[in-house]
Amino acid sequence: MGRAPCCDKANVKKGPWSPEEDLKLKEYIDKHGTGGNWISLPLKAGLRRCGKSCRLRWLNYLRPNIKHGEFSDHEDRIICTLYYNIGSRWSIIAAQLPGRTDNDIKNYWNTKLKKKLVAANYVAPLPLSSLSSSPNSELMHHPHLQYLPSPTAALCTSACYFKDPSARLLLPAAAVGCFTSSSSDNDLKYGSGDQMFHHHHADNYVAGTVNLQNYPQLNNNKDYNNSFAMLGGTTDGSCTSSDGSNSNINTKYHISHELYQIGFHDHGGVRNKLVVQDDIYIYIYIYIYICSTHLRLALALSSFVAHILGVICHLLEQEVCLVNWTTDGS
DNA sequence: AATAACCCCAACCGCAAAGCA
DNA sequence: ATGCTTTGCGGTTGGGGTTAT
Repeated sequence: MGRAPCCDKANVKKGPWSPEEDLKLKEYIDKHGTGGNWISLPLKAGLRRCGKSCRLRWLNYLRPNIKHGEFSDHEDRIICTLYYNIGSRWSIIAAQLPGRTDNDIKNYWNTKLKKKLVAANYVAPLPLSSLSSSPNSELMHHPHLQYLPSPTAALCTSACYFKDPSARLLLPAAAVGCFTSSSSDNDLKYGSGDQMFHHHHADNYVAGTVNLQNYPQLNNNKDYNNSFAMLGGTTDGSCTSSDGSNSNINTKYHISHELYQIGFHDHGGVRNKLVVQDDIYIYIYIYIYICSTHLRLALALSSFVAHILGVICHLLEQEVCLVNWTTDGS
């Protein structure tokens, strides 16, 4: 014997709701509430509908403060971040977007957002399981990646800034930062970590360099220590200075024209330090050599690192941000 | 102009969890 | 503790609208 049906299928109307039915349902709920029982509601409200149908109509369409229409970039970013961290748990995702329903977000993801990411050449983050197996096993065989036999022009990266606004969707908001050109030696100038800090607070990309006098918040090291996860990259495990240079390698990195064109402004160091609390650090070591022409690998790595950070955020139940780590003076 | 193909989204369905007697 | 009912969720469908051929 199967389970009892929730309503008399033969006597309920199916299909699109008419304006009259909407009005009946709305008026009833406005007056009496749902009464905690959707099954009996249609009868009381004078509707020939299944209780589940009424509930769905109310939650997805009729209830107050439902937001219809275009999703904003900000909403896109939230959806992407959560989707790649928790998967298709639409109700949880919807809870982060006031006025949006799970159904709405699900439809939006399946019909538009996914395609938008594909069009932006997005390489989805690798599954976390790839970390627990032998190093590089899945990474090495990722269909979108191509490895060089040995790095000749070795560059490293940990995150990147995209000039194209739509490409910013590729990374969780916390991981979107900016990389500057190398600073000269004499001026009071700051590199990508500093820029990231400013970016986080101003929500604007600031090209070029930053004069400390203009940004007093940069003086407050406590903010750095308490609020940011830090990421950078070098080829030998040492750290970079704030402008992306590294004395161990004894040369400044140069940005290829190709990379620069897509908004890849600089490269950072690899010894990564995630500050969880005042006295707790998590170090993430990533040693991957990237030829400057392998853009897809660079993009994949960025997504990959962002994904790891997303998981860390989730586990710690604490928001962290991603900045380029520096060694000089800190 | 007609038709096919595609897109979008409201609504449905079945399952699992939660609630309750 | 058990079993039934109700709710909530996520995958899927169907049909109306739009675009391409």
